[in-house]
Amino acid sequence: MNDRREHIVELIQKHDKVYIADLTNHFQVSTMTVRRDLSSLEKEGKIIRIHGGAVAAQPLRHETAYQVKENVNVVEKKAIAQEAASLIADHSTIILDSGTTTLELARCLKDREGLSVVTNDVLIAAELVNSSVDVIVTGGELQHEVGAMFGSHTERLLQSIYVDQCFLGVHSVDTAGQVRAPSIEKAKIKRLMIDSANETWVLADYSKIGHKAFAHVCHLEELVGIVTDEQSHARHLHDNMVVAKMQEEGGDL
Amino acid sequence: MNDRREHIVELIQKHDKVYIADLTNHFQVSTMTVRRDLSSLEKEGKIIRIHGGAVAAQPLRHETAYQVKENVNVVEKKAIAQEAASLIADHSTIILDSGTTTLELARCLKDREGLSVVTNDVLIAAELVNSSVDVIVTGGELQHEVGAMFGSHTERLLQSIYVDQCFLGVHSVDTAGQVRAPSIEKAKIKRLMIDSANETWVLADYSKIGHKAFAHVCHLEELVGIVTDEQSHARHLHDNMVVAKMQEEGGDL
DNA sequence: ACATTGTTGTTTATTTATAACAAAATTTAG
DNA sequence: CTAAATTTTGTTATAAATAAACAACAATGT
Repeated sequence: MNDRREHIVELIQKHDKVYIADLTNHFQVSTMTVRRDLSSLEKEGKIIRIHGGAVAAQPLRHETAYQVKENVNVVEKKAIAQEAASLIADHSTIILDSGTTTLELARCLKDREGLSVVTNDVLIAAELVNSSVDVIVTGGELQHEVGAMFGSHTERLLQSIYVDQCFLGVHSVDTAGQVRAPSIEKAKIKRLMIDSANETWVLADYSKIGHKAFAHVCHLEELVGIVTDEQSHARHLHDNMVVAKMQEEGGDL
Repeated sequence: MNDRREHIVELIQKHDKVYIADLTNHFQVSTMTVRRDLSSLEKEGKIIRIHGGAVAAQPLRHETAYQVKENVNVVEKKAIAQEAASLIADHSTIILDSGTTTLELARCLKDREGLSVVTNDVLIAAELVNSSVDVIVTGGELQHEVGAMFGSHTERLLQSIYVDQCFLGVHSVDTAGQVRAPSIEKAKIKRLMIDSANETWVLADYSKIGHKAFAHVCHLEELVGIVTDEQSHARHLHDNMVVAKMQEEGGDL
């Protein structure tokens, strides 16, 4: 029993939050036993109980990058995803880059007929398992928390294919129209995706515009366009960008 | 509005069941609007409302293979998974074959230190995104509903690696100890996994024992052992099988 | 005999559903 | 082409349904 309670504390410190249902599965005990463990541990001040589970008493570790990202600008991401979905024809083949905005796009495509999707994101692949879409997974090493795959294996598959369209999730588009990624490795993958597609679109909500991430991927002029939300117009968008806006009254920039 | 309602009916017929939360996201409307749509469609007899969503009025399509599989013998699968987890050392490298039992095993391994997992199942990979485990995804074409990857790409990766242990999910182990799979393609993948591992274990609950699926994979004697539940003893297990039982009082068969 | 766990029934918290009204959007009539 | 009328939608408050928490007791194992 003490082993289990120590283990519970460890689990909470690792994940910041645990659910009772998960703990009953993990230890194969009843909910009542878990509740008693949590009550006891809360009395000791080691954890704090919440409805359905418990959280760490001292949240030492900050939230993971991905957990933050997934819940930021959700409305904008959904709107961008819907706009991007309208650019995709049935019976075509596309690349979906790893990312939260492209994940939203995948959700919009679940019921499409005859669509083939190549992706380097296991969360996108998992989302499309129960769909009418054909999926090809690049494979490779899995990046923790994000779900992206990278490495030589990923690169080799990308080099062996050619698709109609590519949709990139990016970390920054700076004021000069440079598309940038947080690592050389990621930039390389994105570059390969661009080279394997007839046309490439960038998906980026306003929070990505104007920042300058580490590694250069390409210039917007090399691509067909960017799908973004109207708030981006308040920022410093270079003139000769091709921009597909979501709001119909706006038109190109 | 009528477009949306027709679309809702289509979605329900495709997925057998939809949730209001999903519909509000999909159409970007309020819950109230969705509720009114569902009420109206129920009055027309096209759907049947349930708490939190709606189901098809005439459930023409049977449940998908995977949805059935995932909810069958859950207790046995969890127990088998826990037993299998105890066979795995920290800081080792293993292959996890696609399957519901191996998915349970993956859940048991989330907090292991220094473990590396190679898998051909996107659901396993997605499960391990937020874990301490290093994951290598084989890549390849994705099989609908199951989440397994196959094809030349998968095979090439498996041929390029070597691991400590391999855990196979199988469709049948017949009375002669033949391990079998539902397709030649799948059998080929499993065979490659066996060849890429120092030792291979089969995970199979009692419902798999005694049946005879389509394609031959290997004989149990070629492997290190099988992890199963005690109900299997009631069935026709061949004598010279190596069996790791879950119940300690049992021992080898 | 004691500590631990699971089961049952009961209370509390949360989520989902409904109803009534106000704000847009659309249609129709003048 | 405007203005009333109708339809559709979103918001708020309230009610119903579900899930979670708790308490008391029985069962299990040490």
